[in-house]
Amino acid sequence: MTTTPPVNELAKQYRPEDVEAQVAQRWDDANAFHAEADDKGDPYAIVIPPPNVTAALHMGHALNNTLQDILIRWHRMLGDNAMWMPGTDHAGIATQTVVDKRLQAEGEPALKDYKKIEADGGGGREQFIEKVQAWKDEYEGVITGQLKSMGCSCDWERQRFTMDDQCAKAVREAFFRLFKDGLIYRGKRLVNWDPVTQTALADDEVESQDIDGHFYYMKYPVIDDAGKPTGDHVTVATTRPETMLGDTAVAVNPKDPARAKYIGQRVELPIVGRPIPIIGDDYVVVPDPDSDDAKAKMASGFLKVTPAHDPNDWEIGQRHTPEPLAAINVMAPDGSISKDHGWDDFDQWQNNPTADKDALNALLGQPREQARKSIVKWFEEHELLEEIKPYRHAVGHSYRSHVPVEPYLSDQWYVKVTDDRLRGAALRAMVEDQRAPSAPGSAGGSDTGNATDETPSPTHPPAKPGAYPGAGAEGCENQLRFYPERYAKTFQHWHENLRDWCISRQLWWGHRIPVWSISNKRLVEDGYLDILEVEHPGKYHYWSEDVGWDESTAHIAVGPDAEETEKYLESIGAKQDPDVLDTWFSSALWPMSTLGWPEQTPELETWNPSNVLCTAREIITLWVSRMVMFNTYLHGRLPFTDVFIHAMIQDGHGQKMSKSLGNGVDPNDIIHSHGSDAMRFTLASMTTQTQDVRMPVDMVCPHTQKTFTPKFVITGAHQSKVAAPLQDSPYAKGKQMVSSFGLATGQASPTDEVPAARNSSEKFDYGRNFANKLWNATRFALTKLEEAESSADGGGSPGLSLGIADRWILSRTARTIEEVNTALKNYDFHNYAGKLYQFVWNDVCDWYIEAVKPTIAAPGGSGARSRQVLATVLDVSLRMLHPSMPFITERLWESLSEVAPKRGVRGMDPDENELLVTADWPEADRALVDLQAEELFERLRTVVTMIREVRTANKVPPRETVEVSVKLAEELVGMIGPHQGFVESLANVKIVAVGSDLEKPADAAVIVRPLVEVFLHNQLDADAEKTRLTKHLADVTGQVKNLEGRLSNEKYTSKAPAHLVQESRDKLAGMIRERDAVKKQLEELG
RNA sequence: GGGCGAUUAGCUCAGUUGGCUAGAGCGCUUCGUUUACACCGAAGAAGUCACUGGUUCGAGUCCAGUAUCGCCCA
Repeated sequence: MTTTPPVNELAKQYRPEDVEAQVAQRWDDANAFHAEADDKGDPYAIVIPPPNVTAALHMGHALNNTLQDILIRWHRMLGDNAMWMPGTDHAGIATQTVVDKRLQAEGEPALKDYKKIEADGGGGREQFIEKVQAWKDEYEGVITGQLKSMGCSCDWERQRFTMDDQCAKAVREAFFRLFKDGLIYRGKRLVNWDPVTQTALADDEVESQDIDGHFYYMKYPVIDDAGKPTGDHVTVATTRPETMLGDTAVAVNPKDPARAKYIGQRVELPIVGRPIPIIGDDYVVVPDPDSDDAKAKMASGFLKVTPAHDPNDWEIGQRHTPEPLAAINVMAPDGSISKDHGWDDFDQWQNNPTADKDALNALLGQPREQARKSIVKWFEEHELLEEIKPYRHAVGHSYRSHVPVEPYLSDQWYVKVTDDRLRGAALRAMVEDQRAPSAPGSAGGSDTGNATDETPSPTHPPAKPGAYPGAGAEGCENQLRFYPERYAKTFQHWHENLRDWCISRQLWWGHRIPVWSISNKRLVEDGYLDILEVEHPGKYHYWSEDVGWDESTAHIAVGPDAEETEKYLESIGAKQDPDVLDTWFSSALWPMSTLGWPEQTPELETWNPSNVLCTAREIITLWVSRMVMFNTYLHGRLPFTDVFIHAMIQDGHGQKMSKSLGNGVDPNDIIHSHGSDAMRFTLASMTTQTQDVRMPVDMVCPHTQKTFTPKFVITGAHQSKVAAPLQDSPYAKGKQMVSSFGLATGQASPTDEVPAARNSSEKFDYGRNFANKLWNATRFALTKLEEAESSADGGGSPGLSLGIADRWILSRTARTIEEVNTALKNYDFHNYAGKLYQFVWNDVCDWYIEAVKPTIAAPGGSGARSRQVLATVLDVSLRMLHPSMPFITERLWESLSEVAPKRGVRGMDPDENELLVTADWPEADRALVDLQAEELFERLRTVVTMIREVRTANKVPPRETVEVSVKLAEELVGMIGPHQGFVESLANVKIVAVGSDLEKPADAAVIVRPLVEVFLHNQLDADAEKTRLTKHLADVTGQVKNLEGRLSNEKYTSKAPAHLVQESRDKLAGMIRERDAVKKQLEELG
């Protein structure tokens, strides 16, 4: 049990470190974040975008999770059955790479070594996975700790990991069903190959970067039918000379008048000696030196065709008739030149007299970069190099290893996402009003156009639409909505241009592909297939490539919970595919797998679809799309109905905050310097619909705890600006520290003398100051409520006898509740935070508390009523602020409940020991909206402000109480009377006269507004007064002219809405009054 | 090359369907520690709303173009 310190022990400043752990413990004790499927209330669920276990979270995650927590806490308070599912992602390639790099840096055996051990049968794969597993355990712990420090109210009992048993089962089931339904197939294709991590990548794992490269113009000799050089040659232009070893044709555009004649002739491929045809293809760019198009400018008209190493060449090869061009792969998986991965005619040409045998052999084993140089040199030496021109062009790079991706021919597994059951369903899921008319799915039909045919799986049994349960995904149409809605376009466009999804990865860290392969011939002739059919019905699905059954390989997918089947397959010599699934395959199942799918659990029934996916825009293609396709196909429901895309956090230089760049800031650093609530509230208030958030980052010197701006350096391929790994302390002479960049990249390691430095950012002062304000306002209220406890009359409806300030603040409260509700409904976090900031600081603190200060402690009467109002207003404020500032509000609410268990006004008294986290959300009571009170209060406030202004202008010391008289327009004369004390106390004056016909005393300073003049007695500094009034007169005169001009414009008076014209007239009248009054005062001054 | 977004005070950003003399926080200037808060209070200075045209009685807001920056997709 925790004990609550008495109110008078609340610190003068809010100290988050004293509060956060204690409050977290109370939530934990109450199991406040846990929900059961059959709890009361409408289901409300959010599934966390599972952070990668590659590294600790940074501010981007802090933002993402703060927003989710705001939503889930809000709905919990609304009485919904709110559940936030937490977990982490194994992040296949990313984690494997990080661990490998770390092992290398530490001089430990790394992936390369384990691969050797594995090859020698020593279990290297298992050993390496253990290393990754240890990393995962460590970072999963770090991440969970960070989320808890942030106050994330996840249902921690339910925490999952994309590779745990439950998720693994979902992966097996999904793979099995998709395989069975013809939506997973194996194909030999060009894939995006990462030669460093040595795995295939999906299209969207490739980032394009502009590279300063070259165009090489290389001559290929034309040969006659006998293979003899004719003396003619063609010049091919390429950016990648090294791939010429795999050329199987030269292409010319048949419409190219100068070159079409070459079609049908042959050239001999230099070095290799391979004769290859010159073919016609429309794809080839016709050279045009005058063109604006860089390609036409650079083109030679002859295109070397290398189907195994270029996607466009692959297409040309496939188009070629009568049969496709051969695809000759000349590289090993590491990107070096190799004859062992598909260069089948190597030996044939090696012994050909026209080949350069020595050069060929020398090329073997050379990395692709070096091979490029060697080949260019060879062409130069043989006078076949015509020219080299510089050329800047986009090159695909691996998003993990950052090296250029190699188009690489290999066998991979694909999900047929272009099938209407997946792609079409995703498009039809979009709400109609966000769907652009061009969408294939917009008509609700099943025709997805030709795109499906571009990625044929010719050997696969044709898919039968609707033949499988769940395949229709009926009931998912028109329900998926994007906030802000422009992102719907991104989603739609992605699906309309989708290609099949390569899901196999040549990695070790991930879900192993559940397919066993064996020679088809053996399987059938030895009767194994029959045994499978009889003894393992429904546990497997069989498919074989269509290349003649006796030569082909049988692929047998096995579903979940079928260990006997797996054992049997192993026993007959079938081998499980060594590859693992793309990490996004398991992520795509996340909203289902975390709730127990494929089991039909109550959780799945209750919380799928979840209500909102909260994420950054970069992930719409990688993740959102695939969740929608899988959830609709496999479970017949959407994974979520709303997608909220929030801003990205950038550093002070406008660079995206990211783990790979190493410019991330640990939320714990900010929590350390500013507190969790301050961080959260600031992040929420920075979240607008369009603008990414720029966050200049400071460092905290660990030697002095003082904050400073670090030294930056330019680094990396993107020329990024980052904090130098080592920093000198600007405060402690000769002392150094390691920056978070140094730490993240391993470029510097902290020691006792040179410790790691935390980051901080002044941005969060905003939230910290606000938290402190809230803390002290409550502290003030608590002391007043406590003092008055004995005399307070407690209950009863305050009704009509409320003072003007009470009526005003209650009205403002009711309206703020409405504004806050609207903001939250629209995922408008900026306004949610902003309206509350304004309400608490400007309305409650600056005016309400100041207004009631003199009377609130008085026993009975207006004091008691104000105490009640203040308790109510604070109570409501704390409730509304709770989702964004959970710790401080929980703590303050506890004290408030103790001191003022009865709030009185709206009957929202908390139960005993109730926690704010599960308390009710306040209801906006329209009856409290009091426009008259607001208008009157506004007028009184104007008078106070006027007096303060004229006081300051005349340098009246703030403590000095001076006499004033107030001249009002006739209709307002009665206004001040009942509220004289209010004005006097807030402006520190004594009002000696109020009336409509007052004359200014001779020695008074004056301030004028349209309906009000205030005379400040005994304060006349004639010169200063003259200057001030002259400036005022100029201002007012300008405005009068402006308004007169507008109103004398006939077009304005006739065309503008009547109420606006009337407003202008009223305003003009007021301004004229003000001008004349100022003029009169000036004249009197002489 | 296509798409999306941005450009408003020294800095970071708001600004709803076009409508009073464009706002906030920080920073800056002046004053102030009367028991909620100096992480505070009061008053103040500060903007050619990127640029050029157009529509309109009226444009920061709508349209067209230009420039610069960022992101996504090829």
